[in-house]
Amino acid sequence: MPAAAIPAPPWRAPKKPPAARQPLSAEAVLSAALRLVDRDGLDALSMRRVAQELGTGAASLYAYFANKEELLEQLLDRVIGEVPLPSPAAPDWADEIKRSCYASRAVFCAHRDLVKVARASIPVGPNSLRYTEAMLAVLRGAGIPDRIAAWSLDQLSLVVVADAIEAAIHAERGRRTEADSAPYFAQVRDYLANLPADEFPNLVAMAPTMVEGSGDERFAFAIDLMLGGLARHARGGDGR
Amino acid sequence: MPAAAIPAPPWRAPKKPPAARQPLSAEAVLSAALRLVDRDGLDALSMRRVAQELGTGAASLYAYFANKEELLEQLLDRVIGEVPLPSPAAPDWADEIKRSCYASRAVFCAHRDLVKVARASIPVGPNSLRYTEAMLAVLRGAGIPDRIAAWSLDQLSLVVVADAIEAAIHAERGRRTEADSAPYFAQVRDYLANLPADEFPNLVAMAPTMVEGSGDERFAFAIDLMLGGLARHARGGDGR
DNA sequence: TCTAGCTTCGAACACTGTTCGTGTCAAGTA
DNA sequence: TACTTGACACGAACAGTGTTCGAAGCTAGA
Repeated sequence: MPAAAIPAPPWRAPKKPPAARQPLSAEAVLSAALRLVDRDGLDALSMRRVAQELGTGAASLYAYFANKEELLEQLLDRVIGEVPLPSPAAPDWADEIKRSCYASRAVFCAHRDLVKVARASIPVGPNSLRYTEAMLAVLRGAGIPDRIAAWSLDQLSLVVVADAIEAAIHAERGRRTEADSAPYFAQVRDYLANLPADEFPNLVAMAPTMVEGSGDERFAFAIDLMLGGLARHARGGDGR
Repeated sequence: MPAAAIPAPPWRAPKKPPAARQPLSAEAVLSAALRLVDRDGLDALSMRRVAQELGTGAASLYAYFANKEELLEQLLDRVIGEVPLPSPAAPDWADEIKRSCYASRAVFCAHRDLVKVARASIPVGPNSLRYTEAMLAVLRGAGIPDRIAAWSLDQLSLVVVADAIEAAIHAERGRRTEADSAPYFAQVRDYLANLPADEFPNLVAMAPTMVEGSGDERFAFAIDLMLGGLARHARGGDGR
C-alpha cells in the first residue's frame, strides 16, 4: 500500500508561483512601462524592470517589441493620445493653437521625463498622426499656406518638446516649484554677476534678467514669438 | 663576472610598452574624445574607448573628470569654441544673427552627433559664455529689451541645436545629401498619402508638402520665423 | 636613503540591451 | 484518447556600459 501524501522532494519542488498573471500582451507591457516611468523616471525603465513589473523575464518582451526603441516609441504615442485635439471650429485659431501647446506641455510634464524620447520629429504613431492632422486643420483653416503650416507645426512641436524636457530636467533635480528653483536661479545669477566685467559686460549687466521669469512665462513667450512670426502668413495679412 | 644581457624572465616581463605617451591631461583626454566622436560617432564614446585611445585604462580619466557627463560638457564647450563670434558692429543685426546661427549649425554638423549632448540649455563653459555674451551684444545693440533678448537667445539656441540634432540623425542613418534622403522622404510621402482619407484629409492632401524642402530651407524658415517675431521688438517698431 | 604623497590603472561591481535554446502548454490531427 | 505541432515564455549567457577600490609606481622633500 502506498504511503499517503508523500511530500515532493524539496530540491525539485520550487517551480514558480503562478502569480495569477494575465497572458501578457503589447498593451500590458506598455501599461507596465508607463507605470514604471511615472513612478521612477525614464532612467529606471530597463527591459528587465518592465518585465519584473509583469512578473516575467526581459526576453519575453521581445515577442511584442523588436527592441527598446520601439517600445519607447509606442509609449510616447500612447501618452500623446492623452492630449485633447484642437478644434478647427475654434473662433480664434491662434488662441486654439496656443491652448493646444499648453495642453501638450501639461501632458508631457505629467509623465516625468518620458518626453526625452521625443527626438525624431517625424511622428508615426496613430495618436501622433491624429494630433498632427488636427493641428493642420486649424492652421489651414486660418488660411496659412500648406508649406508654412507644415514647417511651422514642426517648429511648434519642437518648442513644446524642448520646453517640456527642460521642465522635466528641473523637476528631476528637485526644482519642481518656483520656490524650489529660487536658490538655484539665485546661484546662477550670482555666478553671472561676478564674471569679469570687462570681458562679459552684457552678461554681468543682465545677470538678473537672465534668470528672470518662471517656466510658464518663458514658455508663453516662446509660443507667442513663434505665433507672432506666423501670424503674418495667416488670412488677413500680417496679423497685427 | 656577470653575464651580459640576461633576458628578463618572460613570465614577469610584459610590464607595458612605454607607448611614448605624454603624461595625460584634461586637454589630451578631450582631444582624444573629440577624435573618437568625429571618427565613430557619439555612441562609440565610452570611457574605456577614450582611455584606449590614450593607451591607458578607463579609471585614469576620473582623475580629470568627475564623470562622463562632465567630460561631455567640456567637450561640447570646446566645439562651441569653434564657432566664430558675431560682431555687434555689423550693419544689419538680424543678418548677423542669422549668419551666426548658420555658422553654429555648420560647426555642430561637422562633429557628427556630438550636439546631442546639448540638453541643459544654460551654458556654463567659457566658450559658451563668450558666445552668449557676443549674441547679447548684438541683440541689445539692436535696441531689443533685455528680457526679450535673453529669452529669444534661449529660443534661437534651441532651434539651432534641435535642427543640428535632426541633421545628425539623418546623417547617421546614411542620409547625408539630398540625393541620399530622397528615397526615404518618398517613402514617408507615400505612407502619408495612403492614410485613410476620411480620418486624415489634411495629411493626405498635404503629403507632398510635408516632406518638401531641404534641411537648409527648413532651417532658414525656422530662423526667419523666429526673427520675424523678434523684429517687432527691435528699435524702429515692428520691423517690417 | 628613506619616507610621503600623488598619479596611474587592473580588477571588480552592478548594471544594461539583446540573443539563444530550452521548456511549457494549448490546439489540431490521427 | 494519444500524439504531434507550433507558438509563446523565459533562464542563462554575452558583450558591453559607468564607476569605485586599492594596490602599485613614481617623484619630491627630509
